[in-house]
Amino acid sequence: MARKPLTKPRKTATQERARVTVDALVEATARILVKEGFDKASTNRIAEEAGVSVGSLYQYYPSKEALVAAVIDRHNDEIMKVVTAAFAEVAPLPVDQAVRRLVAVAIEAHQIDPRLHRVLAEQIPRTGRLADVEAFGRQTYAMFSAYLEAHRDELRMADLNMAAFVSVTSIEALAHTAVLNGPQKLGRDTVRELVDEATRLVVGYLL
Amino acid sequence: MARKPLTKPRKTATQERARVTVDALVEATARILVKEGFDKASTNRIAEEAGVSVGSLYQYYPSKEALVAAVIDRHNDEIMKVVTAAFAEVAPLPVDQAVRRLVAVAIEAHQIDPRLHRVLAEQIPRTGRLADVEAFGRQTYAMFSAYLEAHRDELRMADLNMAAFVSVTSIEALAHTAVLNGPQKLGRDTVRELVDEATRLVVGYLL
DNA sequence: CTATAATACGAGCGATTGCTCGTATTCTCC
DNA sequence: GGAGAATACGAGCAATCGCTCGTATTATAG
Repeated sequence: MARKPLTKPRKTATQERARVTVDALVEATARILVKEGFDKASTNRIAEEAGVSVGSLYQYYPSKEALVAAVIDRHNDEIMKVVTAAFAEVAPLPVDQAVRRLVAVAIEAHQIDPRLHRVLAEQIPRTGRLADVEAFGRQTYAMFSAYLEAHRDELRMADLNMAAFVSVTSIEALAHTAVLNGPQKLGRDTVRELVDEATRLVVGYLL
Repeated sequence: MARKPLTKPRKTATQERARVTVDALVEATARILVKEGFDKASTNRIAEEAGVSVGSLYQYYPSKEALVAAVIDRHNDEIMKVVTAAFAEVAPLPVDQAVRRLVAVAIEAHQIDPRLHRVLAEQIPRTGRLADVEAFGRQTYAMFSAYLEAHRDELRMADLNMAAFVSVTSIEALAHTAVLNGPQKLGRDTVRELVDEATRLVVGYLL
């Protein structure tokens, strides 16, 4: 047998304590990203925050980038769960009701962990995970496109792809900007007004 | 006389060759940001690319951040010039024509230097110049708000601030996404179609 | 209990970073 | 031409970074 004396290291954990370590690392990374920013998130700092040694960190994540990617994936999954559920729920509804619900969900989704979302939105590109985020966008776009296809008879326009692009981009931008750059606390009233306006914007465009 | 024997260093240049150096630095920074990314833009690398020594760099810019800020300011000025001119030109026009022109200008503005714009949009937050960008957004928002105010009689809505927020955010997002994440080359036809759709979206909302 | 695998540890290496400072060159003005 | 100011230079320092690897500890299996 040639070689394999050591190393096969960076892989999945089998014991329970290992899983605890892995979790602590991801959580510590998210915490540091939010509280101290991307630049401060060094591997040494993350390991310290997680109460773990650097060595252990590198047993499970081959690079700092992988760790950040894990945080991103986790956050994306959380959001996609909400969004996917919303599309399922909305499938049988007419356009005006569906859009209203989707707008509300978009805002909710952005409120899941706004500060983390902001850091990720800002820093994701440089981690090389840009593809993931574009995939995320495309997925939303695809679901919306499918919804429009199914409700084509309600619409007056020909180019459904264009319609989906315009709608998704606008809704996403409004939710994003309102939650991240708007007033610190979005009161119930403001949210309601925003949902009204965004719905009017998109429904008026589609019908 | 107590002290001021040396140093007062990081400041404006008086001689011509100094101005050349300063320009070379800013241009080199922009070039590296575009071609190699933010991480590769070290002070040593920038100085090298500019054909200048690190020492000279630090005579004019107190930090790497200041240098990036200079690039950002330059780019912002370029865009604001176009946008401001557009608002002036559009002031007397009715809403539908005005919006169409503004949408077209938004796309044009994003096409000024798309790759630099992308890098800056991605990296700006971490440079601490976030405030500048928000100010930029606010300026556009303010101009649009003023336009709506002046054409209030054409509109049917009460909350002009909300209307401006929704309009500006949508237009900006559509232009941004289309130029930066869309097909590599936006053909004339695609641009025209996009302008049509975005105009319809916003005009339908405002009127 | 013992052997082995899995996990955890952390000092520290090599590379790179932002930046300083003593020195050399060039310009300006008399 | 010469003195002093402005500009340019670049070796190199202190700090930090991502990451490795030899060792210590803990769990699992026979």
